[in-house]
Order: sequence, then C-alpha cells, then structure tokens
Amino acid sequence: MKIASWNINSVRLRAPIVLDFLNSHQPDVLCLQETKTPDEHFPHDAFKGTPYKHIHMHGMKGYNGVAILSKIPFTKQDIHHRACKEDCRHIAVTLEPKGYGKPVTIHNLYIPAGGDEPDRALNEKFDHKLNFVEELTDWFPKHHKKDEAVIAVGDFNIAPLEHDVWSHKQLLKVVSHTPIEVEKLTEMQKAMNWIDTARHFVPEDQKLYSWWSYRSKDWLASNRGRRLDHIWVTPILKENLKSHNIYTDPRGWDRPSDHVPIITEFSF
DNA sequence: ATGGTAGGTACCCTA
Repeated sequence: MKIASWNINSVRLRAPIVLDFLNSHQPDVLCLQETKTPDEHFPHDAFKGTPYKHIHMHGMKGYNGVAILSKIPFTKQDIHHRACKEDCRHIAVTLEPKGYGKPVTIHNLYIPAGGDEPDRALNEKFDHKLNFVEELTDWFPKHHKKDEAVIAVGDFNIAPLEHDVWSHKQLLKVVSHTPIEVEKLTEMQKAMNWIDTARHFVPEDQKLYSWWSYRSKDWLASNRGRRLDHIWVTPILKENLKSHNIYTDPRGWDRPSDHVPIITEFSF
C-alpha cells in the first residue's frame, strides 16, 4: 500500500496535475491539504473514471480544507474540529488494506501556518498553531491504543530537525522552525511514539525539503526549502515500512503548488 | 532590514 500527502493550494485549480501525479505513481490513498473549496464545489469530474472512487472531505470557502481520495473503501470516516474552530483542518478514515488483516486509520492534518510573529502573546495565529498541536498531543493517546495501526499525514507547517531547513541558524526565529514549535511537535510525536517515516529512511544529517516559497526567484537554484510535510506511523507499522519518497518534480511544473507530494510505501 | 509570489475573493485575507 502506498499513501501520499500533498498540500495542493487549491484543488480546483490544480485537479489536472493531481490527476497526472495519481496516474504516474498510483498511490492507494492521497491526502490533500489546502483544497480551498466548499464540498459542493469539489472537482469530482476530474477523478471520474479513475480508481479513486472513495472520497472523504471537509472544505470551506477560500481557505484551508482537507480531502482523502482512495482506491480502498472506508469502513469509517470522521471530521474533527480542533482548537475551538471549525476550519476544516483534520479528517480521518479507517480502511482495511489487503494483505494486512487489520484496520488502519489515516489522519489527514493541516496544522495552522501560524502567521509571521513567533510569539503566542502577540500573535493570535501563532497561539492557535501551538494550541492545535497541544490538542493533538492530548487527543491521539486518548482515541487510539498504542498498538493500533495509525497513520498521521499532512502539512504540519513545522520543520523539526536542523536539516529539515536550508539554514537552521537563519530560521531559528522564523515561524515553522522556532524552538517552541519544534518542542510542541516533538511532544506530539512522543505521545504516540510516532515514527517519522522520512527520517526512518534518510539520516538526520541529510537535507530534506517538501516546500519551497513562491517568493524566491529561482526555487531550484537557491534551494531554500523546508520539510513541512510529514507521514508518521505508529510503531506497530514499523516492520511494514518499505520506502519514503519526496517527489520534487511537480514544484517545477506549470502553476505549481509551493508544496510537493510525498509517498510512504508499506509491505502489504 | 526589507520585500519578494500565489490563490481566492471581493477590494483584503492567508500562506
């Protein structure tokens, strides 16, 4: 089974490149963030005639929005509201992959970006971001047993490790890589003993990015990226991990998202 | 230290 995650920054505008990616890589499940559309305007037509018959989503006008497209039917689907808002940032599905024999629950998360000022007293958005992560730290252990097969994916908007950003030193005061955010994300990770599947395969001293700003003149040449997108699994799935890949090509396509898709592959 | 780009929406917000 292959699970993909991609912050698409408008699924209506970029449905054609989503389709290209699905055709090329054939993930069983694709989790999208920043779909930026109410459910009634989701571009269903683009995915007609594909194997992705099962779609769960929660969207709103203009901002945020998450969706899960799947070849495998869902046995359960949920919408979660976080940090006292109903802003379409967390959905989940449960499915039963062939060859595994147990249900697997997949959480699709779009953690708030957090604005520019990394001070929760001065910046409401930063406070909301930290509250959101704190709530997840508390919520996951209460709603899943430690031996359950659970996957958490999405745009976490935090690059936790030194080599998850182009310059650790220059980004210490930049939202996405500040010590307080890293601390909060690490607490969330410890609460379920989540395995960061990218770093399961790639040593921590190697640079890994999944996002490049729209504002840089030449994203590829300057390569000032950050690893904001993650696929985490509970320890029971560790023995089934087969690969993790970051697909940078779509960043160079016409009218790209500023994030690129990632895929974790399992042995079942 | 500053401002740079993109998308959705409605003349500005969020990233």
